[in-house]
Amino acid sequence: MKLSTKGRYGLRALVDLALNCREEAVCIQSIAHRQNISESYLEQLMRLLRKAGLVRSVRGAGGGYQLAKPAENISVGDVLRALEGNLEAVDCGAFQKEHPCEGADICVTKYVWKRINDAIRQAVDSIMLAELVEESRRIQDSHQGTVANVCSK
Amino acid sequence: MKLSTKGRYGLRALVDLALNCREEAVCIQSIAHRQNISESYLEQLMRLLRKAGLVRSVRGAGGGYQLAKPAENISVGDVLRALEGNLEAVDCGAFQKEHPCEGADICVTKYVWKRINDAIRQAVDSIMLAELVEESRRIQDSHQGTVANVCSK
DNA sequence: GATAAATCCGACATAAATACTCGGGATTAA
DNA sequence: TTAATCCCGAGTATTTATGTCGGATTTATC
Repeated sequence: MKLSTKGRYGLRALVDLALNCREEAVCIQSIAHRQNISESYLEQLMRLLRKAGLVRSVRGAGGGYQLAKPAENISVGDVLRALEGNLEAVDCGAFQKEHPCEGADICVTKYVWKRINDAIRQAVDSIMLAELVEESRRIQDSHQGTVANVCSK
Repeated sequence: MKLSTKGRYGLRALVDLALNCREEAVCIQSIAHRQNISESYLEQLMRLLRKAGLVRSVRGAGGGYQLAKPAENISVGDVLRALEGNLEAVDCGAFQKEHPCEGADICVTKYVWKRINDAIRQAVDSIMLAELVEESRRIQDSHQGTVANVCSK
């Protein structure tokens, strides 16, 4: 019942990207360095984010990544789902029409799983990347000159 | 980001126990059979539930398990935490006084983790075992004579 | 055109967690 | 005494998580 490093690192990386992008693309190396994440691993994560259409890449020297759309339009849920797959705590098909789980009609725990899944979805979809970026800028301003943004979670 | 079989099976087992207990204790074999869970695995799960004080055991022939307190006083959160450990999606100590995570003061993802953790906690702690039992009885009444309560999730 | 800086891609490696299984000991009703 | 139970720790197979690596491709710059 834990978010993996993909989700944790990936979200931090995307906040970092949003924070450090001006016109040019931001390269993996610089994000990896600031966020203390291995370059090759981060490469994988960016691949996932690109496939999900959240960032676009610029190849070749001087290349890197940019947000594919404004941070206002990217939810934390978008990011985490791109990295982790669906965020359901239990993949219970009881409420789908396609392939409902065997015995779903006499199962009561499905109500529990649904409540948990809904709660998670509501939480992650109601936070936009832009809010994190904004908050991050506020914090950076008040910590002028302090150490880089490193957090293991 | 998935609940393991411990949580899933264990909650079903506990609903089953609550549903099938009269005066006597209910043995693992019967729960395992009705719920289609391996006996030896279920034994492990019941051990965890007992250590958490949610069930009590009666040893010897004719023994088994009983709820240690009324189903009204057992939340789904109690059950899942007994089986899975804490249910935090991210073990981020940023909001604790003890051992706060390095760099917590300049970390923004901590707000995300907190919202997710709170959402999960709220969801699981607001559902009581008694509600599941009640709902289960209602369903069983309307499915008179149908197959046993088997669901893989 | 050569070079260097980047992304891109798939495959591999290791470690950790999950999901069980098993054998034997302890307790107790009949 | 026997059989039905729970109790407990250890072991095992499988899957998932967490990276690493080598090389291909693209592109700005000299």
